[in-house]
Amino acid sequence: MATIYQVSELAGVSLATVSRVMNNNTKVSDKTKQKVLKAMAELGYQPNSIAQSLASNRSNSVGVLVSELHGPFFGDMMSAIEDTLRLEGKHTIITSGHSDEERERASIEFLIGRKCDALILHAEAVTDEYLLNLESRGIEFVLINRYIKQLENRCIRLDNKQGGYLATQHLIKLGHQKLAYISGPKWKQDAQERLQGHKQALTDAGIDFDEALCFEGDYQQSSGSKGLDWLCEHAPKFSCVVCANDEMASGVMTRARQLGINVPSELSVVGFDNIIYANYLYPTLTTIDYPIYEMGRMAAKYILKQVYEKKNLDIESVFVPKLEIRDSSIEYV
Amino acid sequence: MATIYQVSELAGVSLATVSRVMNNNTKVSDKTKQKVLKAMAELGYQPNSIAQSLASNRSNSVGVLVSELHGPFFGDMMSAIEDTLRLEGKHTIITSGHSDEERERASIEFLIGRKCDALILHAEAVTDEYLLNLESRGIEFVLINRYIKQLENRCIRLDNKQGGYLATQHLIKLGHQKLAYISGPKWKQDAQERLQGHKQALTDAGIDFDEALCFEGDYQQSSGSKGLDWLCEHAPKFSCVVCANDEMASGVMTRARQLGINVPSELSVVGFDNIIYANYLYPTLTTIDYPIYEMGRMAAKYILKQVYEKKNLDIESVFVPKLEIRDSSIEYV
DNA sequence: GCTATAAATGAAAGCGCTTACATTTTAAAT
DNA sequence: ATTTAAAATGTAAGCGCTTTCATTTATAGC
Repeated sequence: MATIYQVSELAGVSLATVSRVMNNNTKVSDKTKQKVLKAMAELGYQPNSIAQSLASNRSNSVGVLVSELHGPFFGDMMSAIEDTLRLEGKHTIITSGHSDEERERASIEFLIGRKCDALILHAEAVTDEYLLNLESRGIEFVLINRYIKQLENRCIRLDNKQGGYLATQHLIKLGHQKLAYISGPKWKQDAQERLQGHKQALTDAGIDFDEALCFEGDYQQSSGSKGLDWLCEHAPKFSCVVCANDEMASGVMTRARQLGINVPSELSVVGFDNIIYANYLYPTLTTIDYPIYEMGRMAAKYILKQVYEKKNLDIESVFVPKLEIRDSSIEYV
Repeated sequence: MATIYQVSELAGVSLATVSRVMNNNTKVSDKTKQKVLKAMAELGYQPNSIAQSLASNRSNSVGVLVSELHGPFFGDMMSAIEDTLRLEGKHTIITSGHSDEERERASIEFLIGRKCDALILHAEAVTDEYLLNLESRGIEFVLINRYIKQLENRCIRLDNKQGGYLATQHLIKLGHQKLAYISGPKWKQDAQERLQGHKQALTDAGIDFDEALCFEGDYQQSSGSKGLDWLCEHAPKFSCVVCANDEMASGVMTRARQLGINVPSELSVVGFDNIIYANYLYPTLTTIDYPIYEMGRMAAKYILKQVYEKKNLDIESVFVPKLEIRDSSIEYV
């Protein structure tokens, strides 16, 4: 593999000049620029980005932490980020944290060690202190789906509480009075917020929240099924179930079918996230739209603006959820 | 951030010794080793992996090319690879090629430029020549889901033809005689092979393949719906449809419901891949299991063995598809 | 043509590591 | 104690770039 040195030799100029045309930095006369470009083409020269990084302390890559590499939610998020950054010639290094504090921290440190210019983090398990410390270490980063007051401007988030509110309000408007709820893991911020929204909507409608109608799932499909089983056995009668994400809602619908409960005529179901296949379930799932693609794109834009000094980018940090009404929820009769 | 130099100073040893304990290479006396470790801990030293890579020409990272960052198939593949490599302290850099020759090539060159020690490629669009050339450039890589004779031992693949055969055979055994087929893009190798399997199964059963019953989709859900529309309008009567992947099968089922066609009583549907939510569709989808997680893991193992010299790993390159019978296919009456 | 200034180029010092080779220390053998 | 080989450690030369600063060359003004 050709090095910058060979290029400079072939072009009859110095290392520095070659480096300059690569970065089209300072003025290089057009004549020498052409010579260099020609030499590069001739040698099929490709700069060694490791060497570039070491010398410049810039890697042109941004690190991304997701909880899981699979799953429609993170897939969309990664796509959005990579699409956006690639347009500007930046690269994406992806790691997963599996919602585990230890692993999240290890991943973040890896990315830092890899000299990423900035990080985009969907960090769920790591403490606020750790993140605050990151800032004081001078690390550039942005948080997706997490809110920390002192880091407010670095937080790209959805108003989860509002989302939870909308989902529940929708069912109440349809006449439902006995609402079951399957939440995400309560230690997760978004799960808490969605549940808060649910409670608020109940309160506003004059309905008391009943702990017995609430099951804590883990955001996996299977816990939706498990949740429905548990509710059928332990909870008072209910006519609908609000799920903290679509995966669990899907689990609920599948289990309901197995139990011979018709959705939506006997049981209305509402999800959260509007993942791609919510629209392919049967019945199609009423849900709260989580504009994760847009948010991923926005996180990338934030980095482009703050770190790579692209101007003219408007950063918007709080996104508003939208109710997406489909077939899984109908009027209570 | 502390450097190796500061560690060596604090520990009162040379650079080389510090480097040695990091790589626990040559013998270092236990006493000095402890001194160094202590100094590292004290300084919170983290080796700069960029510098390591430049000096050693080893990055401890492997590059992965997928077609899309989202979607259940690639998600599982990425997860498998990252899980396996991380256990050995290797890191994963992921890029996407969007099934486009230009972009696939750009991604691969990026990974090479990034000095990945090896590549795991799900390359669909790039030519055989390019891949062969990669080998002669001395790049270490393994191919997932692609077969090139001269690169045979680098190909981790599924017997797609056999899969296509099984799907079709299953329906024939159920008594179906008029089978429609929705293929993937015909330029893709796996789509061709699956179709071949389909034709073979027809032939073996003494049924003529009818071009008019075959629609070329693009592996997206929407093209399943479009395919069904097209078939209903242009094709002779059929009692079932074989789809070259689950996404299109899901599109078919959704569209069938909209058209008032009952699945499976009026139309049996079979998919391919056994993606995670095939089991959550309604009706649950009969499909061909594609052990992509195992294959991703195997690709990673191949790299560990060939490049990182881990012994005792058995590499198996051809995987066998399995028919997964669920509710979307029933006997023809 | 000669000086003043700007523009283009080159020389060389790193960036933070690894590693071949040289040197010193330790242990074993006599 | 002395010699010898082996083990431990140190020295220093890169890896392929970027970037500061010095130097050369071109441009302009008189």
